[in-house]
Amino acid sequence: MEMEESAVAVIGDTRREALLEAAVGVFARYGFRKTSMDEVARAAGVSRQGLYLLFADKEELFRKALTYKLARQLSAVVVVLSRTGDGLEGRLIAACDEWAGQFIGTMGADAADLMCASTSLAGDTLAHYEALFERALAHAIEASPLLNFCTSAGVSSADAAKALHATARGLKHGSHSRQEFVRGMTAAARMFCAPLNPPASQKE
Amino acid sequence: MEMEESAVAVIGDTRREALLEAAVGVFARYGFRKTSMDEVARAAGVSRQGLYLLFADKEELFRKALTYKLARQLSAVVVVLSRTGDGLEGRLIAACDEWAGQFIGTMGADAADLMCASTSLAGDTLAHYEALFERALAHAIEASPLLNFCTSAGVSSADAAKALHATARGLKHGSHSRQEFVRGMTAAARMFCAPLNPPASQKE
DNA sequence: ACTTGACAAGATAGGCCTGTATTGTCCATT
DNA sequence: AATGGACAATACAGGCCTATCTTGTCAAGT
Repeated sequence: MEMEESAVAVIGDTRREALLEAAVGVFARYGFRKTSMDEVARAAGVSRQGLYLLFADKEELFRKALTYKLARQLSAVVVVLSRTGDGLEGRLIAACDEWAGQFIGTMGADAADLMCASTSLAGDTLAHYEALFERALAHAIEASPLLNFCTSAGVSSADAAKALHATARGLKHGSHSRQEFVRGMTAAARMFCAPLNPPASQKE
Repeated sequence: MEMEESAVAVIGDTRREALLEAAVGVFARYGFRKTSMDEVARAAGVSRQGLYLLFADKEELFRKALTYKLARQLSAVVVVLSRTGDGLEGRLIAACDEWAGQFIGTMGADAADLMCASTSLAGDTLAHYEALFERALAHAIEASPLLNFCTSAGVSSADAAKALHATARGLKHGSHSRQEFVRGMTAAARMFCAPLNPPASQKE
């Protein structure tokens, strides 16, 4: 419903961040229901009550942890996309890897529980950050020569970003290892950015 | 494990096909467990024993129905891809729509049950047909001028097909309607096929 | 500021039983 | 060839109870 988190509340307090980091790890491993506050506390090296001092209840902890993780991922995406040295292709690959490549081989049977909890407890936040991710991709495309080829093909930068995002999601669900994911993403990005690369004379 | 189904066993007997068609519909609606043989029989206008006359048990019926559906989808894909009039872009979009667009708005809470049953009861068949789908895409790419741009970009036709497949899967899971799916797929295909379209002078 | 120990309320997993629904198979019938 | 009726075996949903785990909140201690 509400999106009262300001960026300063998400990043800035190192203690809070350590707790959230630990929570992210435990939640990612065991899902939402099978994760106990005690487990998170032990993983963070904190007493169980130390958690309740900062977070009202388990649901809020989960929401804050998810938001924190999304913020960090988005931040990494933005950093990667703004690397001036690299070409667009490599930056798009790295961005999608930062966004979707993290927990590929690690998720077990609790993946469904995680997704369900994420959408039901913070569905709007998730959608918000996914939109921001696509906007970051679109922004990188707009700042590159690829934009001309997109628009001349009748594809807005937002549509191109959405397509890349879909590819990353499909590869995430179809790959068994992160390497496989990166390989597939590399092929997709090469196809997307083909107009940019040297026209490469017909016969090498 | 085994893949004893010959193509003639999958397609050719109209009565069998009618039963499988009905079974596909019911399974797609209610999943595997919540579907009863009686329901399938009624949907097919056949007695329950009529089913057991052709299929040993529920699991075999499901496996045969899934295989039948996959075979029909693949057949439609091949037909669409071989339409000589249309350009590659439109054919790729139509092919992915035939493959992944069918049951997009229709699946409810039993989707997980369906996927689980499909992979545990006929995982190898599923993988086999997915590979065939990708080969069909790759074949269409190889027979088009796009191949030159692919190979000059260091992407094999198989990799390009895999990327398209991933995009289709990602869009399938992210779209709420078939229209949305087709829109996303269109943007992706346009990006993939951009090198083919008229170079479109830089300014207009 | 954070921890420890303790607490009631509530959630959860498991066992057990029960009635119903489903499966797979028979046979007589058309 | 396919149907209908009937069948034992069994899978399944529901309720109920119990033991255990977890939650959220204390007060007291450092």
